[in-house]
Amino acid sequence: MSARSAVAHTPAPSKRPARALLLEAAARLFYSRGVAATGIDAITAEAGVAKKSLYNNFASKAELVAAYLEARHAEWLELYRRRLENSRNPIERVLAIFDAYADHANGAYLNGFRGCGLLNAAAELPAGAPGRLAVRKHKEEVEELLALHVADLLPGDDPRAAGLARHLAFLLEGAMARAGLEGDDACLKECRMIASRLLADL
Amino acid sequence: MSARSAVAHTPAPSKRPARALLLEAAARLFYSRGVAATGIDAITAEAGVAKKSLYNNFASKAELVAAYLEARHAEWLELYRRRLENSRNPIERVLAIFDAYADHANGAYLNGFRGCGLLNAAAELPAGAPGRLAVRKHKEEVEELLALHVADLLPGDDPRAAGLARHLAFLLEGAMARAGLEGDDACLKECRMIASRLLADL
DNA sequence: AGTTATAGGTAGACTGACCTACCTACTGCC
DNA sequence: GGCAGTAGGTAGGTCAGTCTACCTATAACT
Repeated sequence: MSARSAVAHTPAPSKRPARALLLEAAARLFYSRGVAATGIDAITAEAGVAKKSLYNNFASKAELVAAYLEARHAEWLELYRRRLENSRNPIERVLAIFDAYADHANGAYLNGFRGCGLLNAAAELPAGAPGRLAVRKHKEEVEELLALHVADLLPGDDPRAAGLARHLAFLLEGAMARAGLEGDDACLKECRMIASRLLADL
Repeated sequence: MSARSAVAHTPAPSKRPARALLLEAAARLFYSRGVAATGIDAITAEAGVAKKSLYNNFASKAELVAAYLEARHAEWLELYRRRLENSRNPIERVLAIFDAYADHANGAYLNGFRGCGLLNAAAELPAGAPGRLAVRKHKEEVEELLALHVADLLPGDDPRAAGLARHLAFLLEGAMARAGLEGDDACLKECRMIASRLLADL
């Protein structure tokens, strides 16, 4: 034994808090491999963090999954917010939502784009699970944002605006599903064109 | 001990072949709980079949999953075929595809409707997996069926027909995703109305 | 008709790997 | 001192997959 401690406790390879490292590692693995297929050990290894740190920050894997879902929701809202900043009229503000989806598709992922992380996670959860509820609320919020901007295009015709918002919401979600299967943003680009034509024809 | 054998080997509670029992049990459990969350033991128990019978009929769980995907594809085609039989013009034949989706939503499931079984399964598979490829092909086939009937509505305008088919495909898939989150066919009914309006406005 | 071979079924033990969750023991920083 | 981190181990369970041993129905042959 030398003068240094016998055990090499890598003390601080990163100064960042364990919680953030864990959330980022979980995001990478949950998205690319799926939630159920990703074990605790894989997450702590990917985060470069001790198992204990996971349970210091989250009561259980389920709680980590809930935090993951919340983070994906917040992440999308941020993509949307940035697109909204550069939008100058109602049509552009509607299309900002489509652009935010395309931005998601063009993010960096371990094994490529694989569709909406929230829908993918929901697909693994049993009916009635809290996580499924959260994803449902997220999708409803997206539709509400669509409805908000569509209402500016159709003042005084609320029913038609709501119908168009729903039409756009279905269109967008379907394109996202197909884009996930194909692994790129082609479907989303096409869907944006379809949407912009719909809006131009008003 | 009586005259009967000491060991009660339930000899034939069902005369049906084990393979069919297994495929049906796997369908129920994979759909309602997810593929990764459903273990071999749960499937054999649900099927009322010995574990050995599973490995007599399928080389591995992965092969059972592949058979499950194929069966869901065939099942949907059958729903569509029946709807097609009662369709008398191109518009009805397009809408037959939407009706087949609604029929899927109104099927009987262990814990309620939870969206498209193929998309849900794909969400659990890593990018590039054979199963994801199969689901992608299924969705492309659905779009081709849409394109087939749309072409009759727009003779001599192939590009517009292809665009409309894609529009309808996205619309339908998005409604299915939302319907799965909500647990009923309301979105699909609404989506059928949107589609029929699009077709009527041609 | 009676015997035998085979195919496909049953129950359940078992292996080795991996799962979640909790634990000890130690360290560096405020 | 106390908090939050480290490394690593362990308990108890479940996973996919293999295996033994036994049972039964059908078909084939003599």
